[in-house]
Amino acid sequence: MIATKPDEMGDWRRTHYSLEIVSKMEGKKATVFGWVSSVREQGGIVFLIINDKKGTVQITVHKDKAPKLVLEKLKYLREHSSIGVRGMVKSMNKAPHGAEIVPEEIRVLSTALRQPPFSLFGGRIPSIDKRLDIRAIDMRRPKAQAIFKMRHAVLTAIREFLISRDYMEVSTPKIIATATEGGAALFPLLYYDKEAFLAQSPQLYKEQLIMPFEKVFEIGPIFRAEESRTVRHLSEVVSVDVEEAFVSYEDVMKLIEQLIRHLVQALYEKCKEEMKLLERRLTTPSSTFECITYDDALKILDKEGLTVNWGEDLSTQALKALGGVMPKFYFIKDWPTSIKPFYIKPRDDKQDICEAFDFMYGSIELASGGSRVSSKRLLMRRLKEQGLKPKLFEYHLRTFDYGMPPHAGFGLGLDRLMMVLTGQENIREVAMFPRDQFRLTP
RNA sequence: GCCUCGGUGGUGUAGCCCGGUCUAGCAUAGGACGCUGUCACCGUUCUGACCCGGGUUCAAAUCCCGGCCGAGGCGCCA
Repeated sequence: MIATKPDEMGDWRRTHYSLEIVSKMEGKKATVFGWVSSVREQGGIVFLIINDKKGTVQITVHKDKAPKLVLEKLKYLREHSSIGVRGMVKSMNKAPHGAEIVPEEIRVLSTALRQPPFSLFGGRIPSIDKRLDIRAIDMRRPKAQAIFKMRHAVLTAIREFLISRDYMEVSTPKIIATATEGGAALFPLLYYDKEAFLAQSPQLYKEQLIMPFEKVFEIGPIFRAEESRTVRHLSEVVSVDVEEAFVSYEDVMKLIEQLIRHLVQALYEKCKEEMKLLERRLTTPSSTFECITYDDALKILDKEGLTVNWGEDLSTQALKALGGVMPKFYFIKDWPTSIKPFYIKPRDDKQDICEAFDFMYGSIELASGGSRVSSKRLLMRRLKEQGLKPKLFEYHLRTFDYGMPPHAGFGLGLDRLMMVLTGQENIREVAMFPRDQFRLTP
């Protein structure tokens, strides 16, 4: 294909989106813009499919009737060229949506110079790695479109849900000073002349924010420098964090149940087509999710022939076994205090168990949360027990001198949730520009 | 980080174990031609590939070594 000088858009502006070209418009003029997704020549008749944000529309050119200039332009068209078409709408039951455009003029705004490493329709798609190299084009595939439309719908629905229940959306710093919050590895960076880190969680900030605002949430990125080479880890993910005063972990678990139900319902309302395309059938979860304790989990695993010593975290293998028994949404609560972070509240009656929960879907951990420690003295003790230095948390601990109420919250991994809701096995499919140990571009 | 597996046209793959039959097969994409209702159109035809470097051998896509790149599992993941 020889590159030609593109046409100017000039004073053309879109009058209709593809899906607005319907048989009722018969005889009316329309200008559409979009990308060529297929050119089919059938003797003296040429069918173009143009797709735009909303869908596709067929352009039909009869070689014997079309203006010469239109026929000229056809030569330069191929998949992915971006074009504008102005013409008459014709009702036609043989056309994909019952109508088509018979062009009077075509403006080829940009021709596709190279073959993309995949086809928009059908065929086997290349590995995620190859597609990521040209991700913006890859996301034009109908399935990728469906995934990200669903992601958008979920984000919208999360905000709707939380805002309608009086939670305030907040933003906390992503550049932080201390790397001493605990185990997960942080990305260091140069902050003027000092060392700083990218935040791995808004945890401490959101806890502080319940003092002025009581019920807060944040949807934002978190960064983890773990060398995790799996299909469910990224170095940068979006976390949905919620924190609330005067509640316990049981209340927060109920909130998650309602939130998830709301999200599934929202998807059925707004994303029917997308879910159909992805062949994702979600049953609306019942109003109460199954809830087992850590001890129950150990018993179930024992029955499955897997021994986990009390106090040990659940390995990947253990989670997979558990996921086999419990394939849907469920909670695991009442974890050993020693394997949960310092800010999780130990039970009053049994100090070695804490009011923590993990929210699961099969073997995948979607969220974790719990009741928080609100006593400064206890928090300092817990810090020390976990080998952390209270001094480095001075700015945080200070808040606890001024009437820190009981509070609870959770952090939900949006990307993992989207894996579940869209039925993807690789987390990279649900992130537009995923970051992992080996990928920093695009 | 550890372990395992892989790298063949633009893309997806066959061939590799058991070296010669490979002038590398198929599908799709791309070019040309034909076709007036296609819709992943169809038909004919053409173009296009063995990751890089070294070694073994009469002979390497195939076996060996090193490199680069990738995939999966495990570990890590307050």
